[in-house]
Amino acid sequence: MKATVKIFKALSDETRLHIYLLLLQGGLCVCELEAILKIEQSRISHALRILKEADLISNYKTGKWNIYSANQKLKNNKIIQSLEDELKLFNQDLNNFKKCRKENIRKKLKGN
Amino acid sequence: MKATVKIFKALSDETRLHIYLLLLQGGLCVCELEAILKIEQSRISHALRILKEADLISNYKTGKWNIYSANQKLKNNKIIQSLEDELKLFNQDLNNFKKCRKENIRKKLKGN
DNA sequence: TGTATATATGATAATATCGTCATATATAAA
DNA sequence: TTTATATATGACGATATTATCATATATACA
Repeated sequence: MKATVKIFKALSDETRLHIYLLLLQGGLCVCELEAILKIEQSRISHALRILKEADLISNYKTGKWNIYSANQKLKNNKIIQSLEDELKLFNQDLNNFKKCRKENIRKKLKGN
Repeated sequence: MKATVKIFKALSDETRLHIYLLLLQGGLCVCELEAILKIEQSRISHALRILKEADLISNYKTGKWNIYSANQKLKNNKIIQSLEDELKLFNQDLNNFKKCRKENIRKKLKGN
């Protein structure tokens, strides 16, 4: 039960749920999340830290970027699977996500 | 997404998740929850209020008891459904629950 | 080397949450 | 009517959370 509470707590904040739903789609760096969500960088960093402490996400560094994505080992977790419904409601974000992917912010800015 | 955050927030506390998992099994009054969980009455009442505000549970009065149970309309909610796995881990509580049902605290104390 | 970019982190204040205690209310029993 | 039981609620302190601001660090580029 503690593990379940941990997941619920991590996702019980709109910013964090938002970010996590995006990271379920694929890897994103902090500046991409900034571009998609239009919220302050340090706020995103703090949210990512909490998601990471809850073992919901992982990251790796490349160039000056830190790429975060949802942990694959949770693919079998029923709670996480139940979020798939949520994603359907998420068109605005997904559009931003695709636009972000198409524009390729990271490559444009070079450095990797 | 706000609805999802609301559910996660309501269930992101061990006491409340505990209570909610019990109420998924069937209706219970506050004193039965007290007997099962062995925690203070006002704490249970406060937890119930939050679960109710999140539309996770409902209640009706009978005699001097207030019977709470999980809202049926959420049976189709994937997040709620995902909790079924959680229930399997819950044997201790379920034993207390059954014992509580067998002893029939409410009838023993009369008043309904 | 100096500068810009990407990100993390610590400090802080505002606010929210949690558990407990005391008390209020409602119902039923004596 | 007095008493006991079941429950809700308000106040309070302790603690946690959240957003923001300032700053530190790391990387790459000029």
